[in-house]
Amino acid sequence: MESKFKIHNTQTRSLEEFVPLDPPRVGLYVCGPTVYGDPHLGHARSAITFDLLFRYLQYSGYKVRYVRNITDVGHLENDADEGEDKISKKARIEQVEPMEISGYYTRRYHQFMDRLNVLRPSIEPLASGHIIEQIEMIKVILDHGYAYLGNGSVYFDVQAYNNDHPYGVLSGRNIEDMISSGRTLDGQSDKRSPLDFALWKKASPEHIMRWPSPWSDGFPGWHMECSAMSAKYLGQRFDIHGGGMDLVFPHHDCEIAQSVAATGHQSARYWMHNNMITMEGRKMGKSLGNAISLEQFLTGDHPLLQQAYSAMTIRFFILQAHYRSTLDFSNEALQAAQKGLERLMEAARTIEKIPVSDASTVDVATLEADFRRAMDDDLNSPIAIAGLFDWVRVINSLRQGDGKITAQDKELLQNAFHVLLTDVLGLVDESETSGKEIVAPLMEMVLEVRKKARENKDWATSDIIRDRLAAVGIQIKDGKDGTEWEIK
RNA sequence: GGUCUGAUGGCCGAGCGGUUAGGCAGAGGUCUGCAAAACCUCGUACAGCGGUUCGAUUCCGCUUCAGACCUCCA
Repeated sequence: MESKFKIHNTQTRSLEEFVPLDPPRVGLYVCGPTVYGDPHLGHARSAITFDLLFRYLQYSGYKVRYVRNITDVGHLENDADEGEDKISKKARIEQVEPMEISGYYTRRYHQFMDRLNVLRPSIEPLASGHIIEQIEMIKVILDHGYAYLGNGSVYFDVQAYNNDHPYGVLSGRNIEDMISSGRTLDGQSDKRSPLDFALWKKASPEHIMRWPSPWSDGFPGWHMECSAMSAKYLGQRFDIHGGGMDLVFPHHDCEIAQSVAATGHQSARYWMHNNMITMEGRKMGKSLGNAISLEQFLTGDHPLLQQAYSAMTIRFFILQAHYRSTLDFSNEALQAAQKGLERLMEAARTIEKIPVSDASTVDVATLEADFRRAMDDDLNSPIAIAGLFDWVRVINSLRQGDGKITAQDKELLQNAFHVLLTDVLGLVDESETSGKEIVAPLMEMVLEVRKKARENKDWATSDIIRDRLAAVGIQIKDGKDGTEWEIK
């Protein structure tokens, strides 16, 4: 648990050493999905980024409480006062209960995150299950004079807040700029200023999702849930708050304002944001209509996809880029990731076949040390993976008899490689579950026949066997000491 | 319009004031009955123009281009 771990803090825009408030405990809060649609690649990036953080912190010896919310209270479609929220809208279109929608898409989200080997968070609170906490927090903000009532709704008074505390500290905005560059406001009659945002919204008659409150039957504003639920489960101060970069403003700036307005201080000490996945240079997003869902990636059922991609390929593809860089989707890039991952996994399987010697010509200790150095530098997974590939070469060379390794070092290597690959990067060998055990006896038989043919220099027969097996996805490799095979 | 970020070889993608990123694709070689796999070798990329410097892809300025946020958004 050396605390030389550095992370990029969005608020200071610089690399900072990570020092937890109460080591070895770490409190981590990440904004989860709004469950009104199928998860797409963007959701995967965010989930995988913070899954990596979660795993790496645990690997580093921390006890992490990881909270990731499910937003099942519909947000308004836009900034206007009137309008339908997304979940209600979807419910109306599909003629079901709003809770049916959020329940369905929550399950879908879990299903795909499980496939991507994204660990479930420690706590996954629902916004709809914390209406009381949100109402209580709104009351405090009202008491402190940073909010006002308007026709049954409660709005955050940005101007009043800004007089005491700077607003927009995360995004680096100031309210003068925001006012001067303000967009035209239409019909926002209840708000004093277009910068103000809703803490509680009075529900219009057709609005289905509603709860009673001291002010009206309505629903909480879209920034409230994170402030209320993070405080409930992680306390008024906690370590890391994460989310997608597109949430920096207004969502996280509003969240900061709410927390400061209620408690007098900020809640999170480090803010981390993952960058977007782009598609032909443009952000991939539902609203832009260029999002490919995870299901489509897994089935290949999308006009832009040349083939299906495995969940691990997607995970590896995302891990091969730094989380703060945009990552451009293309079939070529995914296919490259697929090949690279196969090579990595193959090497992991090869380790046990390495012959041992009485001395080592390789320094196994550098494997983990180099990996940590990369990860300590703001979770630089691409460098960490590059280091693993260096060892792929070493492993394959050792396997061929170039260089030596002791039995002890071999075991260290095997353990370390497995821990880093599987536990930290979360990359699991998909081929292990592809029914190898079932075909193994058959393969033994087939290869014996082929061996006979080869001994008789009956190349035609041996090649037919090889080609037929290749056709059904089993690759044969003739080596010095026999023939190996694997399912592709 | 405001705020901010980026531009790296065929593709994806790291990085840094002078030294090999890595993966995929490609070329040559070793091995092999032939393959496949593996291993070895290779390509001299850092948008353009200035500036700082002994030296810049890396620092500064300008230009061009692209993107994100300012509306729900991972």
